[in-house]
Amino acid sequence: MPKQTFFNLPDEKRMAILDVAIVEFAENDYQSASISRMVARLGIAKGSFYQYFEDKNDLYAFVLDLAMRERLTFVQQHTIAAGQSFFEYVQELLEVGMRFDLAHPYPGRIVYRALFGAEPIPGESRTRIRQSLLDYQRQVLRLGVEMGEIAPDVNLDLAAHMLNAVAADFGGFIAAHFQMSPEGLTPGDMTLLRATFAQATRILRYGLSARPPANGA
Amino acid sequence: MPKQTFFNLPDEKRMAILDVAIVEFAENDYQSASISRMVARLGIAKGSFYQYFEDKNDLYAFVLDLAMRERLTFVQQHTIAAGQSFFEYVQELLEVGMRFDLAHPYPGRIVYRALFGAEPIPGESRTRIRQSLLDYQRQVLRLGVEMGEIAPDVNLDLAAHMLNAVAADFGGFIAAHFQMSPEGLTPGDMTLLRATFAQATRILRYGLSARPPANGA
DNA sequence: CAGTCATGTGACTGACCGGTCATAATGTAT
DNA sequence: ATACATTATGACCGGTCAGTCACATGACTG
Repeated sequence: MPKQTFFNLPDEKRMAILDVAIVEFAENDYQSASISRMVARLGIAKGSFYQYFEDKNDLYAFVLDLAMRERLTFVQQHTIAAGQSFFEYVQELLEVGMRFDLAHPYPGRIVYRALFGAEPIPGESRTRIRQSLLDYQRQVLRLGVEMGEIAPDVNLDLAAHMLNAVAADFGGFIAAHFQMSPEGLTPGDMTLLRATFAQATRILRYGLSARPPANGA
Repeated sequence: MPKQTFFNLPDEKRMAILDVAIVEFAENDYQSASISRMVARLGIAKGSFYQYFEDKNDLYAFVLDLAMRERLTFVQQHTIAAGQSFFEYVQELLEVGMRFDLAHPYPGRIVYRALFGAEPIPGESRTRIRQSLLDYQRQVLRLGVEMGEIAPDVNLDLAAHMLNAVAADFGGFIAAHFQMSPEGLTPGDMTLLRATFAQATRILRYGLSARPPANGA
């Protein structure tokens, strides 16, 4: 946790620090993110940084949790609409996730990095956000089962993983690899992306097979 | 490309250098991988390194290509067996990929890192191996279409991405995140993993849906 | 032997890192 | 004005880094 001093800061300065930190941890992995660079960009003294935070990890854990909460809250606002089928809902969730990553590329990248990065991250941050994401996905999938749209014999943990992988491909992946700014997207791009989501959801729903599924397990 | 000097080295020494480099680039991303650490581990002078390689990236690109080639060759050896259905074959490819990553965790991790890492990698290395992987996956999926087991209206590029995501979850992901050594796997573990592959393949094939797919597009 | 060329060496450079600390500035309550 | 607590500062520490270079070693020539 950041020190009290940090929370005593005027809002503007506190925000400025977080903004810079978010960019720094989005563009560099934990190891390579540089406190020296951040304080230089902020125009504050190195020592001031250590008035606000215990150490590098203190800031990182705070920023990562913030980014994860932002993203999850944004997505969770979208609940299923009346008359909507479960898989239409899933498609919408994928879209919403991607919209977040396009509109807020930095938080998106931080989360993506923490989820899929191979570098060690000190502390429990990675475990924590992984857990919260899987919890949410399992909850969504349970809804699909309750609605009778997901076969009851599907392993939900596995399905959550696969959903995760697909979502990462379309959300975090785009934010992390394309240097796409949300403004740079033409309406045509959006239509194209939406069509792709529809196809992906269809595959998730019915699979790649040319034939109907066998009944039962 | 490494300098001629490197290729003039006695086989044993050349191998030793590659072995150390593979571990270094598997355990650290490009930025954090350290030449100083490698030469220390090898017991050679820093200067010698620069007799063999232009710079850090020269070695990295070489090692990454090597790892990718190894993995792809290993997987490609497995062609479809007579009487085998396409999706059985896909399941087997997933398994084979995972077996490679378990038996050779370091090359597996390097490839995974290059494919999914968010850090910049100098040069074209990343683009190159991504391309070669997608090419292979598209080729496999085309086989599925030819065999009439994949619906002809499925977008193969998208399917390749999804296959990729799933494979990464089970291959690179395991190698990258578990500190699992191949010896540490009990026969029970292998059975469990195989069952998971079967479930994942079933989802890829028939989807999550409780109902048969609609006909046509 | 001397001459030449490929190979090996490690001290060194300049840069950057995370983190510390003595000191200075600022605010605040009396 | 004085005393006290909080906050701000940047030089500094030990460490690591990629990359260089003047020089040493060795191997093969004549």
